[in-house]
Amino acid sequence: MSFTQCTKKIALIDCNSFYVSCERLFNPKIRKKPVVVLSNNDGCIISRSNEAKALGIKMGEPYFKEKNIIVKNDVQVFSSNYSLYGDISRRVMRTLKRFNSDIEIYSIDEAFLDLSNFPDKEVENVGKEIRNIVLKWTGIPTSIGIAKTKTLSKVANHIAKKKQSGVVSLIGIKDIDPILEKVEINDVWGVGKQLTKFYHQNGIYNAKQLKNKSNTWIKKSSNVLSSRTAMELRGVSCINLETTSSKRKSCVVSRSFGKRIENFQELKEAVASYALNASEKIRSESLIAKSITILVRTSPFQSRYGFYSNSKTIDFPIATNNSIEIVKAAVSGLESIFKNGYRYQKAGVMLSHLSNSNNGKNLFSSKKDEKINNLMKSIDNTNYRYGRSTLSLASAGIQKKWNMKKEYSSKIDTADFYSLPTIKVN
DNA sequence: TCTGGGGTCCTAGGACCC
DNA sequence: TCTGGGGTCCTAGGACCC
Repeated sequence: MSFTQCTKKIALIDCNSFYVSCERLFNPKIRKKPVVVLSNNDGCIISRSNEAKALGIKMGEPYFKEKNIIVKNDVQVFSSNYSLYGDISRRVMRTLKRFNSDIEIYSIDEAFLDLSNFPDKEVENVGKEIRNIVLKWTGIPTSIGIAKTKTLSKVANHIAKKKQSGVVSLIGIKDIDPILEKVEINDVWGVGKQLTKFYHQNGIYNAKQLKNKSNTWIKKSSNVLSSRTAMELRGVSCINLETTSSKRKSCVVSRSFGKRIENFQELKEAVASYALNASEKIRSESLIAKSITILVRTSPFQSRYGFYSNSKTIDFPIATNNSIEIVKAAVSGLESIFKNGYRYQKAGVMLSHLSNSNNGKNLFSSKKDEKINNLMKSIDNTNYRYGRSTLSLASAGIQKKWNMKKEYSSKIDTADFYSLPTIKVN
């Protein structure tokens, strides 16, 4: 054990109201206006501009509940457009990588960046430079928090969001207790609803109080994750930067339907089509799945129709990423859990126990497997070139009456030349 | 009428073994 | 009356994140 622990400096870069900012990029008219972006099916509000927040519109709230405020204040509404957000996200991340390749892309709008190589006195200015460059090159405004651990950089980021400069560094501050005291316990990274309740019962209301609680008590009455959080608040790094993107362990495709489904045939089409998407996804990452879970449920908010939720897991004899096999399993799983007389609201497919495909060869591979692999590859290539589901399986349906509702889409796709907005030059 | 989607990790408890 | 005592491995479900 060494005592010469070298101090880390970790920056958390978070894009401000990311989805809203993406929509604003191509629509200058909404720059100063209140804007919200809706989840799939135009269900909930998942991104809000500051102006929308100021109106009291809540995060995660169903759209229909906020409709009055929205109409009254001329709030601009958008259906979510993930191909646009994904594309802008990649541009932001690429820009960040210029400062250091030791980066962990944490989510579509967040990344941890290792700034340990910069002297203490400089990190705040480096943060400001990162912020400026990202804004200049991508048009996306960010908030940046810098500290010794990931959890503390989250705290710093939380404070940075409310500051004009958008950058806060806790590096070099001897006593951060007065700062932590102002951070409510439920705003600490890793503390959710349940833990907040538990901490409140034990007299812990802010980050400072958790930091000063004994580790043994935390571990005993909660778990290792909680004690890790407390350690990180003390400036001891326990959660490493995951700079190499490890392969995922599961892959979910699930959706709510644009309208309720009651008959088996339509549900089957939906499930088959999700299974198809999921197999395409894992093939693109050279993964194979050992098992598949099929999930269906009715709406939990409409009890008068009766609630039903069920799932079925099926193991493949040999791990696979073959669409035909996966769709077949998905349909047979659905048959075993489908019950007549319910209004289904959502279905999904999860592929799990994923592992490397080794180019589709294993101990038992045969000529026939090779043929199937080639077939899958050419399906993927065709769909990549000519658009999703150019080639599909008949069971996935053609009409797709159950497809999502998307009333307010900006229809901008920066990855598709023909849907790019046009600029008039006089 | 209308309430998202996609991940990870940990733990308790059951099955099984000697 | 009293019904062992460890281990390991796996899974379902919970809690958390964005």
